[in-house]
Amino acid sequence: MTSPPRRPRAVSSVPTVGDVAARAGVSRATVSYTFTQPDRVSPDLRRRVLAAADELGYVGNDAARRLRAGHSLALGLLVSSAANPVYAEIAAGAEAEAAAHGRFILLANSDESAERERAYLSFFESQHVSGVIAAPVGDVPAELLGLRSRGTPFVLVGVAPGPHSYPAISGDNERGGHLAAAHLLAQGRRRLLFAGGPHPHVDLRLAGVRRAVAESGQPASLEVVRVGVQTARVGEEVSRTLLERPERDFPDGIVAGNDLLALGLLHGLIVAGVRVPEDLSLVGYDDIEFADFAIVPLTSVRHPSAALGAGAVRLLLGIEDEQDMQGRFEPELVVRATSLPIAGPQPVSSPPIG
Amino acid sequence: MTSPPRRPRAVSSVPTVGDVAARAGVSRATVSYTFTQPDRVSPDLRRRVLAAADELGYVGNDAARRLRAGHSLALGLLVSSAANPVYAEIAAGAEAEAAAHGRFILLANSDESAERERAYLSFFESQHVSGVIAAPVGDVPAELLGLRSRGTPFVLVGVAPGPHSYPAISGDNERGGHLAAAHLLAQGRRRLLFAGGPHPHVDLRLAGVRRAVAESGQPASLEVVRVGVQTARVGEEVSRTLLERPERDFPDGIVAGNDLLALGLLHGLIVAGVRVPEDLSLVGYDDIEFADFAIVPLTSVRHPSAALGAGAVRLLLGIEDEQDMQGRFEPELVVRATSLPIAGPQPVSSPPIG
DNA sequence: GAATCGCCGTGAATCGATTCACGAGCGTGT
DNA sequence: ACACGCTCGTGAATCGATTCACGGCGATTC
Repeated sequence: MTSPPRRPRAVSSVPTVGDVAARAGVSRATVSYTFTQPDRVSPDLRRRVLAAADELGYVGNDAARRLRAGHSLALGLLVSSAANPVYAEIAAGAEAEAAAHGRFILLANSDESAERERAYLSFFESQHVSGVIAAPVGDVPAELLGLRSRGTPFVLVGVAPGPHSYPAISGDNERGGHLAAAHLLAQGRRRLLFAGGPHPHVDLRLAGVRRAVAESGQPASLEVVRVGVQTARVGEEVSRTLLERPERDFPDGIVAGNDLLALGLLHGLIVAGVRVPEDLSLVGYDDIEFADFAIVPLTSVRHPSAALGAGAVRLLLGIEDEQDMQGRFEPELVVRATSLPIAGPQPVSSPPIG
Repeated sequence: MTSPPRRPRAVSSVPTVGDVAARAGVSRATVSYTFTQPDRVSPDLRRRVLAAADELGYVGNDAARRLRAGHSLALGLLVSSAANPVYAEIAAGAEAEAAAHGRFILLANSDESAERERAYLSFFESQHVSGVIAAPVGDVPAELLGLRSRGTPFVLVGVAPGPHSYPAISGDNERGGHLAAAHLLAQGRRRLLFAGGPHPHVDLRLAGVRRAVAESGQPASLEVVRVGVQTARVGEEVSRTLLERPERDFPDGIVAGNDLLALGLLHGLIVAGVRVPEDLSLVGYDDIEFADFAIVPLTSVRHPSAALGAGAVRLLLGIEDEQDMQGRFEPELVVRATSLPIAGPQPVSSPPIG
């Protein structure tokens, strides 16, 4: 029996440990131990407490837990762009893995704005999340470092574990870029163009492309077009500037920094009458779901994004360390129509109608 | 001067109201009022407190605030599928609006799993969010009602404010369905097919389609194909079953429950040699970004998804009520190539095979 | 049978921000 | 000059779960 609340609750009061304890006929401490250290209470009592909690619909109060225990069940996930399906996939992977460990993901979308990025990191801190996963735009924001210095660890996703020495988990972007360019060179393409970046991991893809060109032993050229953000809209703009060129300066193979950019490019080129893949081969990056449904299905390099998200969670929770995951996330080339070797006139596939 | 902490913090201790108060030479209460009721403290002191807070990097502790004040700055957003760009758009709109009011969005993705839906709602409750926005699968989960009965309001998004009498915000799906079907009928299509649902708002789209057919005064037929989830993969499957039909049972106009489904259908049909829009007109729903980049750019019905998300936040925060928003979110038909009127005297009833 | 140990449950202090109730200080009307 | 009212700052209680330190009690051992 609790003293009458000064301000009556909106509808019915939320059950607390006290209520559960009263119903189970034990002390509040016992109820708490039942949830946090089940082994500390006898099986008999444990059952009684759990039953009481269940009957009352006890949900706990993470605020109180955090205030006292200092950490919450939530992990923060900061992505730079919710519009990019890759981040959605990373988020999905992270969420599933977190759920498997009774944790939750706080998803924040900075939309490439440094200011919102700061605001969200500050929010994460005020929430005392037990860790932050960041798939950030460019550099590591200073706030992340501040957060870590105050005790909240973080993991970068999609950024190579380079000289920066921050904990990071990433597919091998350099290798993926190499795959893409080697594929084009093997088809006989010689005037390559890379569109994308600057962006830490996109630049790694570019590095891979460069290496493929250098290793090919062929007299191949490589041109680099930088863009601001890598969206479909920007891709279309790039295609327009390309179309203004004289024919001899036109590339015959393009590697795009990501699929959105590639789709925009593809659309712009096709509309202008460029034949893909006859006139030009195109390889995207990320292998988003829509790559398959493009005007011409898009060849792309795939990373196991969901696995990356899950890996980041495992890293934060200390289930695995960076060593354990070395080389587990290998990129894979998914060949579709935008880069099929030219096989004479393209036949319209015959209808499978019976 | 605080007593020495029993367990020293991980790295450096997080500043609290006490620290700020000491630095500013005021009491803890004054610091708190400075943030929660700025008018209550004199401008002079306010400046001093804010300066002290800034110097210390004070971030506050939402756990403590919540514990005492009973509510947090966060709003919960539960979506059923992060893979659907529509929900990403809703989330983006909600996030921006929330940020404008100093609030934050906790984004949870149930991936159409009722169990995870429950888990997340429970998590929201343990977080004492000040409200929940739900874009759920089918019925309103009982947990949502329980949540409300314990004082946390919710708003449904994308579900019509029908007889259920739950607060909801939604585009006019019935009208959107009507737009789509009327468009097809105006082109002379007479054998219509609707693929999608069952799903509350998809069924409203279907109702609109039905009304358009009824109102047309034409001898048009309408067939309905139900699917489980509305993904591109399922769309392809539907296309396969369609292709097994005899020619005379083949539809000449399709309205899809959403764009993912439409893209899958489109892909399956095109690969099989069906000419779109000559043999068959197709209209999707949602107007996702990729509609424009499809094999044949997809005609679609657009709702202002971001505005819906923003509206839901305004509703929860009590900035506007449902009345204020009546009829503000009108659907719009975006005509692209999958439904262009057939140029020239092409017989509408040509067989689906070239 | 007594001493000891370990199991298991409990009372009470605690985390940090909020907010109530109080009062110091000061200006003003008559 | 006195009382009154207003502004603005403060001490202290409070939210709910966690966890420390303690103790009751049954079992084991000599």
